Amino acid sequence: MTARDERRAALASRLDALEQVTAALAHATRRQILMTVHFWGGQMTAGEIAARFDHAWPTITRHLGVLVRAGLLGCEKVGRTRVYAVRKERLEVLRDWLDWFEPKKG
Amino acid sequence: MTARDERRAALASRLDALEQVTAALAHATRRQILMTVHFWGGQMTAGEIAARFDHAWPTITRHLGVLVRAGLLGCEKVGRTRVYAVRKERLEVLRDWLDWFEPKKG
DNA sequence: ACAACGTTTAGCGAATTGGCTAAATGATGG
DNA sequence: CCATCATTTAGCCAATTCGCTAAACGTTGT
Repeated sequence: MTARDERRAALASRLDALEQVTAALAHATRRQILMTVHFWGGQMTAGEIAARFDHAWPTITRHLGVLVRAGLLGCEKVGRTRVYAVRKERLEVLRDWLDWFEPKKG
Repeated sequence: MTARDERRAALASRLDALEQVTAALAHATRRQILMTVHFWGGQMTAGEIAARFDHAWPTITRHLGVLVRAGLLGCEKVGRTRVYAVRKERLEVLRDWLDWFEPKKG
């Protein structure tokens, strides 16, 4: 309710975001999915993604779910396909954390 | 042996570094250990670190081991204590990965 | 030599993860 | 409608993770 509570809530959700993002990036396949979609042009259907990996499709679906829950991918239903899109901004939460270790310059 | 093989080996070891670093950072306690040591002045003994967390000491020892193996902490034996020091440079491997998603400027 | 200290190692158990196959869902085309 | 296509959901299993306690290890002070 108070401004103080709002700041507290914002911090908590940022911490949670960091938690999800780091967990999502902790698996090589998921990092590769992100790179694949990014370099393909930012968005791909589930099938296009799955076709590029040596895993059963449901395995990829699960990884996609982790990435979506982490906010690193968006997902839109288009007819009978689903289009996943990289949400680069979400990586900021990790960059910000890393910046604690860089003496802020400028 | 050839220059080509060397490049291949360098790439493999960078990939491995990324793997270890992302895995290490995927746990809140380990991220917090890194921050704690960093803001304390870059180095602390195992006991000083353990004292600041609500976990049994062996649990912290294990987290320290993960961080050391990831190259994010160095460890030096000093008498009967062990001094852990943050190796910030190691975070570069992750920053470099993140940079793939930033349109290279300049 | 011995006790105490700082720390790690060993080993257990519960929870989570990441792979799989088989079955379900929901949209499209004939 | 019925079959097919794109995809997810359910559920299983093996491996890993992360917490713990108890025991071991190497160093220091007496």
